[in-house]
Amino acid sequence: MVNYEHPGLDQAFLALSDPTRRAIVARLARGECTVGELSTPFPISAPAISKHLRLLERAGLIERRRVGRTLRCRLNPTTLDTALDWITTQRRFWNDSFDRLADLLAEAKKSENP
Amino acid sequence: MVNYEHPGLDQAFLALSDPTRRAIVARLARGECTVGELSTPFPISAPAISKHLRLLERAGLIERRRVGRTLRCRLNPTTLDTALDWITTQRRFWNDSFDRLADLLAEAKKSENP
DNA sequence: TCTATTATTAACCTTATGGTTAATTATGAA
DNA sequence: TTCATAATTAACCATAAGGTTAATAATAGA
Repeated sequence: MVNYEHPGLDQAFLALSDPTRRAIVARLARGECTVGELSTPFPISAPAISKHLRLLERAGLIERRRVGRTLRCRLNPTTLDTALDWITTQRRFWNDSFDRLADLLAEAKKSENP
Repeated sequence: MVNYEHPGLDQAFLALSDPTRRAIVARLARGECTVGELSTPFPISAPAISKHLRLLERAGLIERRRVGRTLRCRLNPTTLDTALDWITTQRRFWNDSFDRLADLLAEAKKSENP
């Protein structure tokens, strides 16, 4: 039984599973901004946003720093890349798999002699 | 306030946030197999695995079909691609963002006149 | 110092996740 | 028909997510 744990991925994917948090990530991918600016588009309370930001920060997807009396947020692309890499790897295995190759060959043969 | 909902992505990312489910996806990316074969490596009960499979199926990441008295599972790469696309898009925005460009230019200038 | 602004923490509620054991369904084989 | 195998559903429990309102902290500015 191999070790298949990866808490970083757990948190990253969990963070991306909520529409509000994905919208926040999308906003920050277009440039950093304050918590207040992030909150504006959403119909939920400020504490709700604050919780989302805490979860995103815990997941390593964003960083917050105080500037005067505002908190400025920025995306940390590293964690996004970690998630990207995992999916890409699995996707590649799927394409390379012998099973799939066999299926494709069968398909090719069928379209040759229909 | 734009529509930022995407239930498909919610379910896909949620499904990928659990280590057992990621291990199942990774296994199926290497070729289809039965529920029993999937269960073997894990230290949890059969019903627990069954629940994970239900969640993965609901998310559109896998498909199950009966063959004799076994259930064979296979990966559905489409949903994986949907998740991949979302992350890739955000990643691209981040790279292209004006803020980042300004930062990079500042960096370049600094290394020119240190 | 007093006040307004920005954002968080505290306390609470509801729902879903992830696990368990026991019971049930579906199929194959004797 | 009866028995064994493969896997699920049922019933239950603990924990965490996602939301609320009320209270608190930190800073800027009059």
